[in-house]
Amino acid sequence: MSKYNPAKIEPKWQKIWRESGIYKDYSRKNKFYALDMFPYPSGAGLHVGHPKGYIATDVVSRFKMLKGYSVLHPMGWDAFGLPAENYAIQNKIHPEAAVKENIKTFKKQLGLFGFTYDWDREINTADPEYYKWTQWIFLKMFEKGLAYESDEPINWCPSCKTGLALEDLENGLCERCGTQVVQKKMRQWVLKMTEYADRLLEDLDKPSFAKASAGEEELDWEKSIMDQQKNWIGRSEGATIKFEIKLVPKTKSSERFLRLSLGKDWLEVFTTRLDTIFGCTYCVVGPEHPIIEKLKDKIKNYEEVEKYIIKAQNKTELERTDLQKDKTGVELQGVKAINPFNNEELPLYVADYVLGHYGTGAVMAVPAHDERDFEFAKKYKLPIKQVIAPDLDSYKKTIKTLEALKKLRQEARKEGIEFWLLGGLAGAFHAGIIYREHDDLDIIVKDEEQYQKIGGFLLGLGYKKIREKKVSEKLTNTIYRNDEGMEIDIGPYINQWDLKDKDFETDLKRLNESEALVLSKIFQIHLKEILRKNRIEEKDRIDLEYLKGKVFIEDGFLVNSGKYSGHPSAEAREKMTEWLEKKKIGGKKVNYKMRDWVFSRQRYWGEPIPIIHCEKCGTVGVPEKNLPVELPKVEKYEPTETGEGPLAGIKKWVDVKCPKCGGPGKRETNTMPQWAGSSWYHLRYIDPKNDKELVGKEKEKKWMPVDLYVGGAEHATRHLLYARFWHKFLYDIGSVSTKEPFEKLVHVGLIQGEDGRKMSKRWGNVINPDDVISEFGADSIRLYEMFMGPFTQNIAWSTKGVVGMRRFLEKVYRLKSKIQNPNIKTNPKSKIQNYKLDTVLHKTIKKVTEDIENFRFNTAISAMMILVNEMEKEEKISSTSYELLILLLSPFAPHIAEELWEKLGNKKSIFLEKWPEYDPKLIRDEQISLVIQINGKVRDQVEVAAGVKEEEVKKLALAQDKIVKYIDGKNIRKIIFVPDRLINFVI
RNA sequence: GGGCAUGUGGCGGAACUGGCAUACGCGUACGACUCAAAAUCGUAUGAGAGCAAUCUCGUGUGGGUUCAACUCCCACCAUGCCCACCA
Repeated sequence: MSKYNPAKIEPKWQKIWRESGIYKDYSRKNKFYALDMFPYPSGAGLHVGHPKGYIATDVVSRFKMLKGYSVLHPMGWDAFGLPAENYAIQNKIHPEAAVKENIKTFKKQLGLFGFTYDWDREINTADPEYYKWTQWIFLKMFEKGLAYESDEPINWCPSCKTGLALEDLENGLCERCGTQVVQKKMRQWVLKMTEYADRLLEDLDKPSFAKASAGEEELDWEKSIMDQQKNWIGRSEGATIKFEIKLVPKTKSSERFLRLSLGKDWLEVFTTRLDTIFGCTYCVVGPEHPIIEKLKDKIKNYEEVEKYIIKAQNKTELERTDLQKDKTGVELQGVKAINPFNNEELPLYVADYVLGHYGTGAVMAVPAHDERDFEFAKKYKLPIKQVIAPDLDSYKKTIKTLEALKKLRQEARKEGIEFWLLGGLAGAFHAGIIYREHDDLDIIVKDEEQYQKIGGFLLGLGYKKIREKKVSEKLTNTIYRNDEGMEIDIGPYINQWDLKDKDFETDLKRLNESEALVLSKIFQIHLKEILRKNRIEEKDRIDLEYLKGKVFIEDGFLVNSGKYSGHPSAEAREKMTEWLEKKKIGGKKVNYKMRDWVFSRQRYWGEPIPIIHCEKCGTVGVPEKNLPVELPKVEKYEPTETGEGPLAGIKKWVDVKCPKCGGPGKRETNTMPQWAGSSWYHLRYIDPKNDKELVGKEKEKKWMPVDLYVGGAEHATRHLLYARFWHKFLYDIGSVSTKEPFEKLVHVGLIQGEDGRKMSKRWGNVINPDDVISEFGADSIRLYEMFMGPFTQNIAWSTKGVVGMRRFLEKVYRLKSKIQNPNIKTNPKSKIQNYKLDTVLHKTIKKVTEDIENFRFNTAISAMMILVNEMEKEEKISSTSYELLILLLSPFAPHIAEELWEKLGNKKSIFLEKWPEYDPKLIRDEQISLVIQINGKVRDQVEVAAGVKEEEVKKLALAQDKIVKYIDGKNIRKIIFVPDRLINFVI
């Protein structure tokens, strides 16, 4: 018999498949659309990591085909964009030529894997036939007011010489070249993605993916990717408040303040914590805020302010954010903001820790309950006023450690230290909880006399006496001093319910919980100290810091907040918002971190934006019939210094007639970003040659949504958000029938180099798939990449692992010689020749089927290996069994499967077969080995028939010598019997 | 700082809903075949103790629940990814 020779059989079958087009049966009833994230055809070619996702979709595609589906499995090229262009510039070839060349390489490489791609549907985003529709979508957005021009400062990469979207940055550096990005004010096109923010968010969770009419289904996306998107969209609900701006008169008068209303001058701020408004002690605007310019004449120290603003603007993104440096700012002297809730006059600052583009670009600062404000206030000696007291919920964490406290108490006793956990004076509530649960542990303090035991409490903690108790003025913290003179600050909130408060009972009723919780926190910390024999370790110092400096930023109960005092935060926010709305000085407001999509690039290699600027008519869309606006062929395509795209230099191309008035017009010379073409490509595959519509309605209805989308997790916040945005827009204008494009999304884990590092030229650890295929064959690499581990996990490459797969395939190949009678097929139902082997076989069918459906390819393959190992032990195997094995293997290793299938005498392709079903009767074992445990430990096992009764097993077990040895003379307290699994004797 | 993952032999990893931890593959050792090597096949392979039967320990650490925990609960540690002054 011939030897397994992949070098021969793989090209053979690839050719046959290509020519017969067996994958292109699109007439079946059920459809399955499997989509890969298409590659940029970069100059480097593929490394073994790239095809991992493609292999997975291919396995699933072939599986679905065998299951009787029509499968759409296309491939194409994301050819526009910076990487391709930079590559072209470096290699001094025209991007178009470079891309063409690279596509050829890529296509050849992909061809070696034997994928089921329908190359008739190949698309290329840089093809005018394709980008005609990218431009068309842009025009539609322009018509709907979703594409607009803006002059805001944007991120500019001085090296790539183009503007970038926020998403294209990595820590303030250009993602492509690592250059420091600067802020540059320039005209650009922006897509109003924020208009879709809520829908992009909601449709992740809500079952609104579905076709508008059909039954609803949920998005089957990985949680981590959904979380990343949610995080990126960053929705927060809050309120805006208008602070009136007043002047401080230049001359001091006997009146403390002469308020001069400026009439219309308001400062609007956004906050999610309106409940802390009474703690607002100053306001801050970002350096970009227009109010500064407006108040120019009124600000006494304008020069200083201006200097600060210029300095802030010159700071790079990195300096402004990356360094955990001191906060800086300058007071706008001469003006004050008035807190509408209590009419307090507050100083107004400009500081670059406030972002110009988020919310209203201005904030109310509450240093007692916001870390940033706290830091700033400390530095500029601004008052810090506490208005929130912690409530039970925010200290749930502390409560949960009570078990640990109990334990610690035991430990402490060993050290000869006795202590109690006491609820504080007002803490009876909380202590009550503890008391009820641990009545041996705690004492509830009920009255003032017992409060003295608070001393006892601290005493118990190793602090014999409270020597001093002082109240610091600023923070209104309570500070205790221990024997060693060490100050222990128990937080700014505790003294609100200090003993000296007259209305003890009221406090108790209203706010009791908080203090005790704080105390128990202290208690816990100090305990740790005792246990370390009064030596405070570094770790605990941090905990002490918590009580000293950490700002309480969580929700709680309001204090010092006028009539709102005593309300929980959430309730207070509602009431306060209502009040604002009534007074018409603010109200509910939702904000997003996500910004509109900066959509223009000052580069050559992208889709021209189909807009004409006319002096008379303004910006005019290119009429649909004139699409595509083709990218002119040019000699020079390098970016310019001016901030204008290279297209601006081509006068012949730029000068056109205005389609509206016929007068002179100029073309828009910016191009679209890399992500434009990929935002809708999933639709074009469905109908790639249609020159009337971007996708035909019938075909779209037939194929959408994409049933399976596989690609890298790095696209979680860009491509996947953009594509969803465009898809929703297309849904709104009636071009598509589904609200969401991708029903199931799986992210592929990286394949790292053999050294565990990212595969890259830089480390010299790149493995080329061509080499691996020529050495071991495509089926081996396919199998290996699916077998390495869980699909979504990053795993290092191992060529040794491929060797194992090759061995496995050779075993399968050799197994053929064991076939009893290769020419006569046996009916699996009538001729069960080997019950045990058939059991394994049917278990394998079950497992492989389920595992493919759940992307657990690694265990599917290991199940097949087990089956093969079993078959090897047999003298002879039936041809039926062997055929079933080949069928199971076929999605993973299609070439060898097809070859063996043919060798078995089959005339038609294996992929026209039916996927096997398992026989539920056969997957049950006849004999099982049942485990006998004594006190949960395995001591013996017995072979029994499946389904035996407890009584029988018990009898049998007690007859075993080993078991007798253990049980002899002891009382059997309990017997646990798990059918077909184990019996456990508790003695 | 926030969010999300992950932690099991020498390595990649398996274990369904709590029920024999380490399947499957790699590596290693020994053996068979061979003049020899490769390939292939067989046996062994978590750690420790013992001549042995066998026993003890063992899924990042410390606790807990349970007849029984990789799996559930609490606390902690470590690593990775993403986001990061978003008020």
